[in-house]
Amino acid sequence: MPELPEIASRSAEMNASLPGKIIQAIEISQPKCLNLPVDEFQSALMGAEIRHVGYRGKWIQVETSQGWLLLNMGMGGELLLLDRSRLPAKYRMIIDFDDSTCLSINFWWFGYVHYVPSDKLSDHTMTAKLGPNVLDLSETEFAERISSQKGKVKAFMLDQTKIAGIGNAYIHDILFLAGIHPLRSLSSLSTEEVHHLYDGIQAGLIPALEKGGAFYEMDLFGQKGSFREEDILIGYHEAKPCPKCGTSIIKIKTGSTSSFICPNCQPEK
DNA sequence: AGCCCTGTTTTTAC
DNA sequence: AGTAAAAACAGGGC
Repeated sequence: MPELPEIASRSAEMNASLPGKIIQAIEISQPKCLNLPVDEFQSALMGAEIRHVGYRGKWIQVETSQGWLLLNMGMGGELLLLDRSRLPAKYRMIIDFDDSTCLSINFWWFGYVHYVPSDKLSDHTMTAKLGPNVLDLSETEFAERISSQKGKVKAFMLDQTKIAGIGNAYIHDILFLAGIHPLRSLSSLSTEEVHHLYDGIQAGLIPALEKGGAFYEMDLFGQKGSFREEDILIGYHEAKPCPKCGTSIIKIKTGSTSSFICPNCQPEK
């Protein structure tokens, strides 16, 4: 559930279900995802009561009576609230609560589960240096941030310290909606193009957010997100016709990531 | 069966 | 500053 639509959905679901629960035990099968030794991590959260769940960019922030539990799901995975007797086949960590339910945390590649004391959240660099949540940014603020930067459009949009929440899945449709090539330089963007880019972000993220995230991720109760493959405009649709002009979508390399674009609607220069 | 390639993240080092 | 490599792996193609 790497990007904002999934993270925001999961965060909301967790905030509706977890507050009031008390952590009774923590089982860790992947110590490398922690920022502390296993025993320190466990004792820090043992007996903690969940207070509130929010998010920042791609990080889920769980506030407890004894500090913060910070989750980054890496390249995808599941956060499941279920009965202790019905554990999934795979998990990196199980957090048991006092009511026989538990939170199962799994990610299939690169993820973090960090603990930070209540008053030390600003010392957690990985979240402290994140930019504002992309959907909380006004168009004026967005335009100001762009004008003070140089570099490529895609690199900027994916840089979590600039704006937080967009990843290499939703970016394809966002840039398509804006009609902007990923390798355009920021300095070459007209005022109007910046406006299109801002609108593209809203149009590219909000539908997925409203549908609880993408089909390839599951919600807190194991249900798939309802933002479907057919709801994606051009992302991963290599060789299929562009929904606007019919030109074949192509896949190109943009630095270390791939991009899907309509070469007609998103000219490079 | 087994090898190779790719990839929804993030940080670090050239 | 841009770029590549690394680090908890799984699924698809050949």
